[in-house]
Amino acid sequence: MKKRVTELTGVKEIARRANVSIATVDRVLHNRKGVSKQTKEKILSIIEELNYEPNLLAQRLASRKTLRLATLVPEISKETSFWEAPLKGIEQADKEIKQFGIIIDKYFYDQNKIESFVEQTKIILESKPDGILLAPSFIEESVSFTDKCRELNIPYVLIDSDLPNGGSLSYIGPNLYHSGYLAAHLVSYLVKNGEKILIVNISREIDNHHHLLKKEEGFRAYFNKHNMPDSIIKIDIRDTDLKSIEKYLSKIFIEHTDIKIVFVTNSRVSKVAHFIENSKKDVILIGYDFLKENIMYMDKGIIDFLVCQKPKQQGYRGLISLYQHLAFSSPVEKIYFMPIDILTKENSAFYRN
Amino acid sequence: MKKRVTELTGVKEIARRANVSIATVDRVLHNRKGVSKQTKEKILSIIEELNYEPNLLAQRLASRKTLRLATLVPEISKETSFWEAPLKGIEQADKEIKQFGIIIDKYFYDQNKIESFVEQTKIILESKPDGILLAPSFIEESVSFTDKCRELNIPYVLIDSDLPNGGSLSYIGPNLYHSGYLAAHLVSYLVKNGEKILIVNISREIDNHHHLLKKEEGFRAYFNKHNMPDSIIKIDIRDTDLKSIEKYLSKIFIEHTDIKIVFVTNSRVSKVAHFIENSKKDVILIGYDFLKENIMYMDKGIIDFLVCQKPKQQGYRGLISLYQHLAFSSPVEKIYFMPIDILTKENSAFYRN
DNA sequence: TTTAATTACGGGTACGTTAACGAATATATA
DNA sequence: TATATATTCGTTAACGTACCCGTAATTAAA
Repeated sequence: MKKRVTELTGVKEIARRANVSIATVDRVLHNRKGVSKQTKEKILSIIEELNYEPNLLAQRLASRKTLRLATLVPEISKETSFWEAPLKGIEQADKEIKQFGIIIDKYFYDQNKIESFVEQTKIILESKPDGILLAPSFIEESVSFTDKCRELNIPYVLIDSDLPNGGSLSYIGPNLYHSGYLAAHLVSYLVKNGEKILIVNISREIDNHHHLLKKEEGFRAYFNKHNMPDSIIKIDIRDTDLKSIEKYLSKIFIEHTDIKIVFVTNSRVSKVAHFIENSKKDVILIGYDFLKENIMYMDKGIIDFLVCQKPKQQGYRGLISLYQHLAFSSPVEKIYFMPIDILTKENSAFYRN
Repeated sequence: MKKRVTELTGVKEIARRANVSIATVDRVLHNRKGVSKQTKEKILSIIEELNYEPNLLAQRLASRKTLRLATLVPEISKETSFWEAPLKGIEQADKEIKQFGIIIDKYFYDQNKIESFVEQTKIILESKPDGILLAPSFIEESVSFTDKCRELNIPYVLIDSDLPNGGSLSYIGPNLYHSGYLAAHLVSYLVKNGEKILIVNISREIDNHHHLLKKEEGFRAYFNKHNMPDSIIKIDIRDTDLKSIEKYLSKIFIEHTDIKIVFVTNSRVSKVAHFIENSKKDVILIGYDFLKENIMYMDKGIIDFLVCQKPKQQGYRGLISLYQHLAFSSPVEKIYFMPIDILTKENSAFYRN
């Protein structure tokens, strides 16, 4: 530990060199009006010369501003624990930046009720936040919500899934197509000639089906590109209860006896695993997401691979990006695709979500 | 943006409630002497009651202390670009925390010259830093260095490889055994009956051979545990030039014509890839690390899988841990194993090192 | 009892920045 | 020319914490 030498590059030094007061320096730093062209240029050149960087600590400390950010993500349901992870990321970010004068208001909606989503967006808009983090499950409603945000000049960051209307400060989430493509690549190592591949889409009517389709598209694209024997079967299941799923699955396994690989396009893979385990099928099972129930089946050896895209990070990074944009107007990557992680029984214990 | 409401939980408020000055509050906060037992307890109970958390911004700003951290890692050689990544992580951390009054001095050693390592450690000790980040390639020398650090009460963090003497503030790096175990798990999906697996260790006499052995041990353990047909061949190559490597490889491929899987236990896998490409062997190649040359061979389809453990993160996290420990005495995970990432042609573009 | 030493505490300035307020100067309007 | 209105700038008090320095009160030593 050493005594710190007095900073020779702060506003004070700039003011001294320019023969003005620090208030004037402050004005040009935030290019507010009230400074003559001459002195402004003089000060700018000195700033350049010293290549001055403001002290972020002092900046936040002195700023009497409070930033209020709102987050809107699905509530955690019995249906799926997926949204636990992004929420944890949000909470971590909250903890880290709250002492910087940031207040984070968390809003949730029910993925089964569009009205709940719309309702929450209204409440959020009324609260006039400075920035918004949004997981847009319902596309149409999200588009009109974000359109309003842009009108009101409220920056927003999307996570988990993107929107067609553009204009977000950033999208942080998966590249769905490529994650399907990667899964296919994995499968290509595992499938032998004559064996069949089953794609399983499980989603409710209300779900964002587009998600699954994109993954399937990527998956199929790989096999098309590599002229692999087209032995892909697909099943769409629009019920999410275990019974229905098992009914459909046993039916298709009777129709096709040579299925060796099963690719489930979302995190409901554990339900398929349940079926596979009970029916003692010898297949390779690939699915999505680092959920407790999925990991359990992976440890048992029923699920072979999980593809995962750091959902916790998505929440965390989303908020941090908003904060940095608003507080320091630092540049933000317009599209930040999460890495496509491959989990197996042997590396899942080391995974950081 | 809203005006911030005046903080009602700072030292000032505590002082007001306790009927003392903030200086006294400050004394008990840092439990310095000069406070009577009575007032100390009174203040402590108020701190408890308000569950006061110091404002880190103000704390760093007001502190006239400068923390000096030293980093000692291998210099970037033509031999391998591996150490580029940790260095980048170090530089990123530097950028982020230098405005918090942290000065980072970077030292480098030549992996071919033990003396250079020893020399640098001496220079570092003379500079009396407040903390050290170390990549301990030479075990014996590192042990005696870190022993001295402990004597001098200088906390140190190890990255990339651990030391037997313990006492580090934290180890941040791979679990070598498990990364080998994972690789074997992958291989188990890919190998067919009767096919041979070749383990390739390439390292110089001076290198930390222990690294490779640990991975090999994990790799073999998997096959032992799963009673897989023992068809593992192994070759140790103690020269790192392309010519020697190719000589040894072609010899072993002549001896064993049924090698279908090659597992290279470190980042020199690109040299093996070069051989495989030229000799047009049809094998699955697995190796380590996200290096340019490796990625190139992966894109070409010569290397099938790379195992990687976020070397950049290691440098970054190492410094951040040191900083947080020293500045805020926040708790640090004693062992932080990096995730074991699996890279293929199809997800490497999205990888964050 | 006087003096010295020790203990307990408060005042006040500094860290680098923000921004409210008001003063001074320049320019426009009558 | 007198007055109003912009324009340009400086003074100053915060933000929450650290810590130097001085002083009053208490205790110990003479």
